[in-house]
Amino acid sequence: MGRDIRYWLVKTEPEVYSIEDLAREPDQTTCWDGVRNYQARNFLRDQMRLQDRVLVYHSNARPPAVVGTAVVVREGYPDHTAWDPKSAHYDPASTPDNPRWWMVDLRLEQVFEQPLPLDELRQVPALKEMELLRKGSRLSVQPVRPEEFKTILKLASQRARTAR
DNA sequence: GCCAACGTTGGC
DNA sequence: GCCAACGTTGGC
Repeated sequence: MGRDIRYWLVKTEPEVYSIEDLAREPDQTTCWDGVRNYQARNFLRDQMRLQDRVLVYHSNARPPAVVGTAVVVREGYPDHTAWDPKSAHYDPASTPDNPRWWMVDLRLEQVFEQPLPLDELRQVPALKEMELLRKGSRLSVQPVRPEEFKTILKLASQRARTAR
């Protein structure tokens, strides 16, 4: 018997790497590199499992918004960009023998027809407890409750229908 | 561009 | 181990 699927949210700055960039990748799959926060690292390394589902969020965007979903297709492995002096995420403290930073591979599931902006999510009572909406929340990889994930998907499909 | 909130670093 | 200084995140 397999473990229950878990749900997550990952942030990305669309000017750096957007969900449209993900859609253009071979197999619409990418390694989610560059996470340099220990709490987020621990989620990537210890808790994300194959088939877990992920909300993709555009931060530092206008407007900031949840823009689609992805699925975990490879579990945690060392983030080799930490070993590359030319990488923006280079960290000399991380070595192949003793890696400090980890990543997973994500494959695009769907790009929402209509993004769900942050300020609208704040209006949804069912999402009140979401980590994303907490004041001062900065975690770039964070757990999402199953009900929250379902609520977001429902909002996205409702919005798509309304827009047509 | 501002700045509040947060995480990390390093002197002590 | 404390905590001030500093750097980063990310909404606005």
